[in-house]
Amino acid sequence: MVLSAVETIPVGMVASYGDIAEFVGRGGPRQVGWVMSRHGSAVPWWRVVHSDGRPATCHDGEALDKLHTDGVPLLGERVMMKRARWAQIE
DNA sequence: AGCCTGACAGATA
DNA sequence: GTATCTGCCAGGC
Repeated sequence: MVLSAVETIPVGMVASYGDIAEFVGRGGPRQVGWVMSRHGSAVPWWRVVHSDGRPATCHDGEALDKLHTDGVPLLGERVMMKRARWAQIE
């Protein structure tokens, strides 16, 4: 389940919508965002970012604060996906 | 069934 | 670096 995957993201790391979709194994980034729009309140949505490393569309400021609190390496307004990406690219 | 919308991603200019 | 187009899946009308 998408929500389960998001909850699985360890503190100090983030995952892109595409990563979640891949982890779930079905649907696509759109479905992930679709689910988040309805149940995002129940999961650490701030750990879910775009492929660029920018926080979720509506909560950029909040997300950055929470991200930094979690110990996620930030680079200005963006997350350093190179180091903070969950299921890091091998 | 078809069309529009949505917390997206990748390619191209 | 940014802006725009297309492809993706699911839901509502």
